[in-house]
Amino acid sequence: MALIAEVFVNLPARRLNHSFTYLVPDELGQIGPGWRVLVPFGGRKAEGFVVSVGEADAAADAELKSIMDAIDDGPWFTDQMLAVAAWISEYYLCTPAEAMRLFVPGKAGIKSATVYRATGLAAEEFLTGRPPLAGKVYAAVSAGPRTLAQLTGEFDSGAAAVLRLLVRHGLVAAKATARRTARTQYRTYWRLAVDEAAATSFLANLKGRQAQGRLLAALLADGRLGPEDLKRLKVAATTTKSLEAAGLVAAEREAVVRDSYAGAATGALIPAPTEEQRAVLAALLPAVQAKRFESFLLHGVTGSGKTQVYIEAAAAARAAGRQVVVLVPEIALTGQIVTRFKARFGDDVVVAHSKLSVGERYDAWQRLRSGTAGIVIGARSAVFAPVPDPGLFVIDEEQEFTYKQEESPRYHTREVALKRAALAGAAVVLGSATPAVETYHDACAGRHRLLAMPSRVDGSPLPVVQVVDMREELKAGRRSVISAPLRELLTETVDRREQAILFLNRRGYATFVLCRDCGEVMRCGRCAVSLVYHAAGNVLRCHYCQACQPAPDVCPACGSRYIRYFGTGTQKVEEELAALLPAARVVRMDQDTTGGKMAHDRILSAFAAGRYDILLGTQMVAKGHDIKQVTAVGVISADTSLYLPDFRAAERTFMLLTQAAGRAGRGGAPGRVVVQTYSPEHYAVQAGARHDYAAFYEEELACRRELGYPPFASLVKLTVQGEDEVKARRQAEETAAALRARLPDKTMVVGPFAAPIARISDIYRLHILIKTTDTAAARAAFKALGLEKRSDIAIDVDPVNVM
DNA sequence: AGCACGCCGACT
DNA sequence: GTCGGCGTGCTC
Repeated sequence: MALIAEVFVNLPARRLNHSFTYLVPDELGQIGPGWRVLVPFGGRKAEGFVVSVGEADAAADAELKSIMDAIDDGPWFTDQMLAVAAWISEYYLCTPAEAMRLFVPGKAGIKSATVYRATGLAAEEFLTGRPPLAGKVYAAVSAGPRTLAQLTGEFDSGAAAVLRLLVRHGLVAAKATARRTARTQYRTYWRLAVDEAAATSFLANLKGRQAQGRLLAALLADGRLGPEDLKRLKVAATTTKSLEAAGLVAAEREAVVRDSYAGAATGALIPAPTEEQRAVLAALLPAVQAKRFESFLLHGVTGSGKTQVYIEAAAAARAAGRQVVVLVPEIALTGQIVTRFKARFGDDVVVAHSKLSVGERYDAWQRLRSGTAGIVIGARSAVFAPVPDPGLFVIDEEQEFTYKQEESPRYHTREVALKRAALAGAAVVLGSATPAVETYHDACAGRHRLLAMPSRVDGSPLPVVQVVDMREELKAGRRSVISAPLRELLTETVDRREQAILFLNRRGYATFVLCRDCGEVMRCGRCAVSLVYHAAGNVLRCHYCQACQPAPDVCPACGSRYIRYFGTGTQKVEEELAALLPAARVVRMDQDTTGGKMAHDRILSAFAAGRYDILLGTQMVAKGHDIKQVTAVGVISADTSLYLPDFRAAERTFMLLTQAAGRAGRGGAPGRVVVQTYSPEHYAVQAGARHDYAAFYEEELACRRELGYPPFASLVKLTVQGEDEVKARRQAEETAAALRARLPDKTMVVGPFAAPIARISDIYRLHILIKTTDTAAARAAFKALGLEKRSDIAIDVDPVNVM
């Protein structure tokens, strides 16, 4: 009886949500669930994921094709990983292959391509009278095998049509190829294969073969030589080959680990845990040691020493022989966690981040797979690290929205980690100074055990926050974006040779540009947003499609010269600071100044080294790093995030204020914070100023209950997209109507309504929002309507924003 | 995703 | 009449 395998093909087509059946050839009898394989698929080769293997039943299996090869030398997926992928596919409504490829570095283990070569058939007759492009393409293909991409690059897109013609007439043959994208890299070392005496006597009788002589002499001296040594000695491959053939030297292959973090400092002193930390660990460690699933919400103020708790918990998991996954919102901004884990655990730690090359990531994954490394630290994708035996998942700053993947599959890292941990019997630590409202609610409901660390390790008090009512500023005749109290704070700080951080959630110079004669606002031609003026380069830029155009001198609509710039971006604040505090050295950090690879680090370390007095920037300056001399923080406008059309706007604002305030005064000196706002009475601002999470939570929870938002209902956001505005709207309306007809009473279908940014890059976007307490029914309705297979509809389960 | 099949406009 | 446009459907 033949063996057959159920295989999901790793292609990004939404309709491919079922498995395909393949024969397992005898020579691949070892294949089982979790293996990655190469399969023939529609005339080409594709990567496939085996989910099950069994005996073929009596049905006609003559039609089945055979698996061609295995990609790895063992299963890539453990049963738990397969189960998590199945859950993701089910919960977030993506194809199983889409969910499974999350676990694969570089999305796919193979790269397939179709290459074209000339068949050798007489071509002259065919080519006469054809367009010259046909002759050129044929000549190129005759010269050597080419891919379609190469040909269209060499000529133009017309090459595709020509190529099809040539293939149809049998002049050119197409052949499917596949190669592995990443594999273990080896280095070859050479050593003597005979004893020293034999080598010495051979060397004495060499006669002229100088390269061989150099190699043997070096081997007698060093014992073992690597590729660089051979290069230095000018020994070519032919030399080693002939000596190997003569039985004098032997090669050793060693797997290379590509790791740009290798050799980071180790051996730092670990302070003894504080009383609070000990209490938390007393709750945490037994779960880790007992290898049981339990989740903890570690609610600790900024500076309470959460990282040390993570480290101790990780040590316990390692002592229990299990592996650890540490998740951080953004690796570039959380260097300190990496440094401290490296200091404690050395090379047992691998760091995964998006800047790793595919090869580096593959090697990191291999080290985890084989158990040579036990701890992985990374951003959200590291939750898919192929650790065979995870014992602990840490999610630092669990409230961060970056944990939600914003493209399909739209998973939430926290939920994936909880799922993996539940299957593995592992502990989960969710760490935060300002937990997400849902998480805190879950903890209160007993889903997570709540652990609190309310005081700072160094005993320093939380900073004093002054809320400045910008309406009063205006009444007093002050129109600057920097209020009198903030100006005073900055002046004092700089005079005392201390440092300040200024936060503004808007880059660029002016947020919109308006003609005062006709009221025309400069807008992006492809997106429904206004253009932002950037003083650098004197250009207008679209922050959605990145399009850029020179700033006009006269209004393009009416020709008027009265063009005014409104709104405030980081560039404008930078300019105002220069006028207000000419002595202060200001450095700006936003997307525009951090383009380069290590630009973040460069700016931050220059600031930390005291080469600047004021760090001015967007979101990214509010996070993670702690710089000792910073005693003052200014929030230019708390309102930008407060009045976004989103039910999480208040939460976003509160988080921001708390984080920003957390930057001030961590080195012992008391910190001072100024928050500017037009809504000083808003509870998010008030609670943020008092560092009062409980007050914010109670108020916010009441609002959510009132409006039926999470955690009191689940949300699903559908985005209907299309180039044709009318068609897209009709599709959206039909979909909403179909859902209303089908969904139970516990469900509310809102919309369709135009997305807050109704058009991006010429694609119209409409939203439909589903609020439900019966997610299973909602999911069933989506499936019955086939929404998950539609390419014009994006489904976002548990969206982090509804914009 | 690719690639084939299939049914309508502009050229020899 | 052919070539070629890209809409629809399929890939074990």
